[in-house]
Amino acid sequence: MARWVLHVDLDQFLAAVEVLRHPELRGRPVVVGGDGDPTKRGVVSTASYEARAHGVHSGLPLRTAARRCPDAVFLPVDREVYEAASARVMAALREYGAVVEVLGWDEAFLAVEADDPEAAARKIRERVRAATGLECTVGIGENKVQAKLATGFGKPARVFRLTHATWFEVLGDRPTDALWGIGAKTAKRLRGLDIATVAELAAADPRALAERVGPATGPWLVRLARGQDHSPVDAAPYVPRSRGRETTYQDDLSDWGQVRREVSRLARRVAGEVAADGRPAARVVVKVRYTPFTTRTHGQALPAPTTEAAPIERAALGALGRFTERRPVRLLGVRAEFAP
DNA sequence: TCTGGGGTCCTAGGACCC
DNA sequence: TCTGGGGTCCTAGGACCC
Repeated sequence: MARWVLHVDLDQFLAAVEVLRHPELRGRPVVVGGDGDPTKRGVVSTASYEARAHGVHSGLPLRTAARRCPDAVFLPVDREVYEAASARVMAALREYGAVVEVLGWDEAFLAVEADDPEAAARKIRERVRAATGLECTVGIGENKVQAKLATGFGKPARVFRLTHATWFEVLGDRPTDALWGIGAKTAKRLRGLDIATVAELAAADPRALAERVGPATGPWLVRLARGQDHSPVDAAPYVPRSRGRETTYQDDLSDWGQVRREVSRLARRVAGEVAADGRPAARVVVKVRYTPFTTRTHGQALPAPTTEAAPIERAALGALGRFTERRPVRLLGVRAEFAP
């Protein structure tokens, strides 16, 4: 039996969970994002396929979504409900008996032994549907990168296989940002180096690229474009390296006294979560996004790693003290980094 | 039509030390 | 008065992903 990696990705996850508990929404454009009020600051977390047909997609401002699709049903993000649905999905996947690596609410890698990976993938789709009522797409690959990319070609609700044998036939002529980990900025930078497609990136010299984009990133980009990936499917539970809270204000803050009070409030909230985690924080970072959209961060190490609120709040205010600009603020954030 | 909130990882430059 | 070379740590920012 051969070893395969399967990538399982729920279809329109947040919108699908909402349709499950509000069956009358089935077939309608559904947009989940922010607090559900499309006149406020916020973006789309997930749009149903009916809403996507009107040009609504993840990351789109809610106000734009409302204009493109006035008939859509707008719903607030309900984390607890999605976490519970996600837990049911992951439990169903683990029952299959494979090693399961959870990637987020709606994604996981599975390491499976199979002669017929398509049959395995179909069985997994059936199990997820039976256990949760949710549809998913399954990508099949010889490694995680291949499986993850394959899923995109199987959307929605199908199975797609991508291997070394078919990699360049499927992806070779596509732009580099078709790859997992390359976004618009890196794709543009690569175009400046005369590298526009996956095949061109795969043919690049890793050492030459290292000098241009960094010692780790350069060789990694070339391996990625060749579909090479030796990282194992890892079932170890996720251990966060940091924990933070941030807020975008509906109205910009102009009063620095209010900024200080808000940073204190966020810091105490983060400290409460750090205490609940029971792991000491070593450093606190404050983020300020000024209008229109300029973002700055400053950090301060704690005198000693701690789970206590008072020193975490003091460090946050200390970091805030290093901001000298006093322009209006649209977002504040506080993040605690755990001791390594 | 302005652009969320939760994160991770890498890079570059300066500090510091031997 | 001028001035090595290497290593490590810290910090801010960038890029990306879900």
